[in-house]
Amino acid sequence: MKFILHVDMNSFFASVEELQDPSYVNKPIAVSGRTKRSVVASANYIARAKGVKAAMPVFMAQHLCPGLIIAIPHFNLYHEYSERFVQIISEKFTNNVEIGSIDECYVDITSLVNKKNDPVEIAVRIQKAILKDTGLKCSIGIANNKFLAKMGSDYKKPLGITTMWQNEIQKKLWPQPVENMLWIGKSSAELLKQHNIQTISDIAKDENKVLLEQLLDKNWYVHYQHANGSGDDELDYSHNTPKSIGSSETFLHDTNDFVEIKEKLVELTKDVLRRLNHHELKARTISVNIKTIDFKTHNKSFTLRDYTNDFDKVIVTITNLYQQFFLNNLVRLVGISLSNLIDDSELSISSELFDDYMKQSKPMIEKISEDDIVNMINKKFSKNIINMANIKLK
DNA sequence: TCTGGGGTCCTAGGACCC
DNA sequence: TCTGGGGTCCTAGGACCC
Repeated sequence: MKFILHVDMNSFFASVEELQDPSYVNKPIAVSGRTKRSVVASANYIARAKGVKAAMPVFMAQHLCPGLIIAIPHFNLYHEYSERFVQIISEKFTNNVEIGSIDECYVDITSLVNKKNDPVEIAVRIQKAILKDTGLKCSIGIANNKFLAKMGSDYKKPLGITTMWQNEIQKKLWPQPVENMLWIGKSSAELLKQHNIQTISDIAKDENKVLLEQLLDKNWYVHYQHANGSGDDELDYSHNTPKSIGSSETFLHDTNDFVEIKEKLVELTKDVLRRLNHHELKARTISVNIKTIDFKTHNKSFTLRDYTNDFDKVIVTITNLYQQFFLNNLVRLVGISLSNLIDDSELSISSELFDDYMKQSKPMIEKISEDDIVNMINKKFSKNIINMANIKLK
């Protein structure tokens, strides 16, 4: 049996802005852009009391909450505070921390729990340490698995500490509406409610299993187990490299002017390649996505023969992809994304291995076609290269 | 006054290989 | 002639998270 905490920073961006500018304290704050198309990224509790929520258009937030102060986001600062709160936990308590996102993490405190230290006391000490060192409030959920811990941290905010033990789920988890459940979003919640599955207790019921299987994807059983209080308790400590890197921007005015769109694509490509190089990665799949004024999104992607971080190659592909859209509508947003990423160093090691192998195996080379070589390089690993050469030798 | 931007994962069809 | 089943990769779209 493990003891897992979920630590969730309360209205993180807005709280950091309050620390920077004391004149914001006790006033309603929303962090967002200032264009007419901006939406709220984070709001403090004074603004939330008036109905302001994340992802709400700014004009709507200002309508609900007269006098709302719009704070322009400082993402570098949020990243610094994010590192600090994780550092406090790993230095003063335990290194068993899985970073969930910029404002949340899981902590496995199993090894810290004993007769003198119960899980709730440990959570209280973590909450106090973060508040003292950073000035930021957090809520903590305590449970035996990640799902219940996360549902616990959501239960009481701000500065909440909530246990979600197995014998408490009937009281604390089951009465909640289905949309409160992790991984059940808007569309699944609507579907479930149409079939009279209203609360988490309905997801937990045996007699609804057949219905759940029909309504949800293949993960229906995971949701059923979550609702009954079981779930994954293994934290992921891997230092994760990104699987894709993208950038997008909504135009202030809808457009179909190719010159304007091309300028934006160049800007986005430069930004994405800068971040790709920062991670020392190269990419093979290039995607362009657009949102038209009817709010439909469309994607075009192309996978190159070789991994690249070269601006000219990427922008040529992106321009070609964009021109394959046959649009009747004006464009609201354009974005680009690079995926199929590989570590630059891994790539150079496999090409060196490949070259070495080819030098030693000159007689084989004539038996291998150019396409085979391209395939080998794309497979990344020397093992495949050797297998391929051996097959050809037969 | 309509509705951001950063991601991950899943599905489903078609191409292609054995 | 008409025909299998398993597997991987690519592309497009959508659900979900913060």
